[in-house]
Amino acid sequence: MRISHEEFRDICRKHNLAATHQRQIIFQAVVARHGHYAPEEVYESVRHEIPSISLATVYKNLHTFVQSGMLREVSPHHGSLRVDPRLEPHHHLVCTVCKAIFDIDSDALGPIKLQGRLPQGFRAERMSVDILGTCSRCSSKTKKH
Amino acid sequence: MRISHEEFRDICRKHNLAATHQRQIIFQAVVARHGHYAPEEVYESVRHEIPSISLATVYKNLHTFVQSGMLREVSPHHGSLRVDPRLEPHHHLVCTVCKAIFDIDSDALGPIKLQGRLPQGFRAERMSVDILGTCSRCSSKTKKH
DNA sequence: GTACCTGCAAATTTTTTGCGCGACA
DNA sequence: TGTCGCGCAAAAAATTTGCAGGTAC
Repeated sequence: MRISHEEFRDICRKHNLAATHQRQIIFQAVVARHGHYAPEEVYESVRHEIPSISLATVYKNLHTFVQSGMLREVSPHHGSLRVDPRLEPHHHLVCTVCKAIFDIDSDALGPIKLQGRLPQGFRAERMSVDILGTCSRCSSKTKKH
Repeated sequence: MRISHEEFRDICRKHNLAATHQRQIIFQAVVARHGHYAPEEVYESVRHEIPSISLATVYKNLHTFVQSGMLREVSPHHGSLRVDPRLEPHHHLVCTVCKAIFDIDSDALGPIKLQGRLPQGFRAERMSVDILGTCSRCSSKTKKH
């Protein structure tokens, strides 16, 4: 998927961002190849087009894109290991603001059934459901008006 | 939940681990208080009982526990940010060995319905499902015998 | 012209590693 | 007693920050 500069400028305008060259190339690098890239990989890819780009710029822009909703992060819990003593199946409510995690029982969600087949040879072991949102503490701090 | 030394020794024996004092206190710290703690938090908590303990020991043992199946990690993707360009609802197949991520469409899983109520004031925004397992590449490398 | 963005370098944070001593089985 | 685990210190990996100069609008 190729994005023209005009398209990109429109996207940026929608999100109140300046449409810089670096930004476009970084965004392009993530969107073009379907994948779930780490900053370092995006950096390597972008360097082919802008050798002088800085890793810090990649980080800053990836965060900017996520904040604006142009990209998502795969997991709200990168950043630090979190350890869970509950071994029975259960799920998590995750506050995307303060990263707090609350348990919910497995049967609070109806049974989840797989329709169709998984990719060749993937051995599924368990399933983990995160309900992402804002907890009450953070909700009350970030009042919408 | 308090664990006697005898109980802990049994658990360790089951997992082929030496039942050291440090190990017991670390395990206790995670299991006793229900929560989803980061290594640094566990360290702080354990220091109250063993002031001379080292953060490296906490890290090593948390990993040991996870490998043995005595604990779980909340997210297989801590360690590095991963960015996702797909904004439509979809889910992920995650290889716990090589951390690869594959997309599956939202409708590959039957509709997920919430039965019952979420905790007071939690504003749910979206749901993210990970199917954890082993991808075909990693499966074939780790042959079971 | 102004506010925002970039690159650089340094600082922080998180996690891992190597090693010599000591404890568990 | 041999192996495995611990504490320490240093290294590596991941991310953030401050700042001076440059760019978009």
